[in-house]
Amino acid sequence: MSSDKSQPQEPQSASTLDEIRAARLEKVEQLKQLGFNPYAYRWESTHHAAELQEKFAHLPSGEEVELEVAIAGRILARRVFGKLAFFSLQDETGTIQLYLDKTRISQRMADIDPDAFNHIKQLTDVGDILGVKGTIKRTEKGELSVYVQQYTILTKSLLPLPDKWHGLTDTEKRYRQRYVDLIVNPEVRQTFRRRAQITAGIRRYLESLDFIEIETPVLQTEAGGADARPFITYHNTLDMELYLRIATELHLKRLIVGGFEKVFELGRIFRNEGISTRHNPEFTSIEVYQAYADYYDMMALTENLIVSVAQEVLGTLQLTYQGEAINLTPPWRRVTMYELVQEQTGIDFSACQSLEDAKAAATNAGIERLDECNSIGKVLNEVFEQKVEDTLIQPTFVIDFPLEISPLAKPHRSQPGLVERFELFMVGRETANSFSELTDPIDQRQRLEAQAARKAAGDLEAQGVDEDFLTALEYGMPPTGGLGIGIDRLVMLLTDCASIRDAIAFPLLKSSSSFVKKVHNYNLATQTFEIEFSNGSIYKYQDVPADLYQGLVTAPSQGQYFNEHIKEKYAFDQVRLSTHQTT
RNA sequence: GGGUCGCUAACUCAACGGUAGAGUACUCGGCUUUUAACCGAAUAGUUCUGGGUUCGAAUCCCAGGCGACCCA
Repeated sequence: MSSDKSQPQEPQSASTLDEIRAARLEKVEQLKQLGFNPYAYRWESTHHAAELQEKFAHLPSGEEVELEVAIAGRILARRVFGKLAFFSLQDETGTIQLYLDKTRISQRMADIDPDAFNHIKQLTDVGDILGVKGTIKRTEKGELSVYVQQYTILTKSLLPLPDKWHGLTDTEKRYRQRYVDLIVNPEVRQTFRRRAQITAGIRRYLESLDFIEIETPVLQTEAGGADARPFITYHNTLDMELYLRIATELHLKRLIVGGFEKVFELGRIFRNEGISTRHNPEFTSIEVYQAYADYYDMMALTENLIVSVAQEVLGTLQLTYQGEAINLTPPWRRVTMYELVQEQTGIDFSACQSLEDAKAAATNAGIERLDECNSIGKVLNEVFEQKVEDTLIQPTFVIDFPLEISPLAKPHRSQPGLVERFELFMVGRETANSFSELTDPIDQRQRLEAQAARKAAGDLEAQGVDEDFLTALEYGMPPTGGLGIGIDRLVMLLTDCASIRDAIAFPLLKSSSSFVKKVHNYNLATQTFEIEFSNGSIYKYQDVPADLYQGLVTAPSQGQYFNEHIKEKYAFDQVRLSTHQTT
């Protein structure tokens, strides 16, 4: 196309993502040619948006204040006129309007850029990060504004933001691209700010009571302290399998043996389990251990800690969770598991003499899945889970659990068959778990060995015997109260999140689909062949009949044929994990 | 693991088996007090993927992927 044939002012479309991005890259180039850096190094602000909104809340419309301010943030909206423009600028605290007047900008920026006003009109987009200096003015229409004298484009944004009115509602995109969610949904920022306040408040509270936080290993040779399937990983140079921790319990107790009297750890736990609105494979817990204390002391601690944090973060103990009023005012109800079960079902478990009696009573009450319950305690727990848990909306300490489901708790001082344990329930969910810790090393060994037997029998959630932990107990552990709180569930409650994924900044999601990319040659002798997937991983499949291989190669849809006839039907080895993985 | 629902333009959503459309955003033009600015014009699609049925599929069927919720 020759230049003399060029048509004047042909409107360029920029509607697809690629075109929008290209148009913005073009602006990046223009900025560079004008001598500006579209990716600046630093900016110094004097104020935040919310601060200014608060400080000048009573400034009358039309009035200007000769206070010079500097502020920075992301452009969220542009309303541009001939010689005047209004931008909405968002920083971490909120938004404020920018009042951009051609005359004033031209005067004040004459030495930097004589055409400054046109450039801010033409070269900025919604999404750019901008720094401005100016004075404060409330416009005639009543909007508090920074009357801009000078601006700097700090970062050019290449990608368009979601609809400013409807925002981003696609749940999947919100989780996968949380940064976009945070930009356009201010209440999401508020949730994570609160989460930070909650964890900081918990630490502050415990530190005020002279607890110290000690970090314990995430990588462990034996995952113990809870009933859960662990994640398995591998250490190359030691050539050994390691487990990601499923609890911090056993190491924190070692510290108590070592002489620390008040310890805790607030950190990440990993459990290789399903995902739901209440479960994320990695989640945050706090475990607290106090020497010379029992579970009554821990009840008091739990109540005081949560009340203190809620008061600090929310400023009230009356809250609403998903439309339901929750009252955190202490004292919270304390009631035994026996009493609650009797209350809901009429069954008096303290009178049950045999497993058969218990099962019969439970079946009568409509309890299902009793087959695997091999003790009265497990039947009791099953009845509790099925009939009681959901009803515990207001904070309730459920106390005195069956021994069979509590391998790390001390026997009840007066109730045979029970342990000194409580769980805190709020909005029908277990939020804390605590006991008078078992300190008798012989009893502990027996219970862990019983667990190990279950594990050997195929129970994937049972823990093994941690010999070193038992050795520690044999040196002698003082009487100790222990407490665990699920931080994510507490955050959900205090931020009114329906799903745990709303309380975790980056919840685990399945990776976008991988599909069969290439089928490699079949080895007739060994009946093996390799399949390469779109994510780069290669699997070697074994003992696959030749006709199935032929079927796969000739199938109209290899992915469908693979899923139908080969996947999960034949043994395979990972030949290469993925192209991104180093070996 | 089972069930229900969803996946269409950058975003939010339409479209009886019959030409894939609207609003917003983007681009261009106009405008010195806007607040989802307004007025005018233009552009924008792997309808999640792969098959099938059909003269014709976003729509019906099969399989799969991802997500949401409920149940286990």
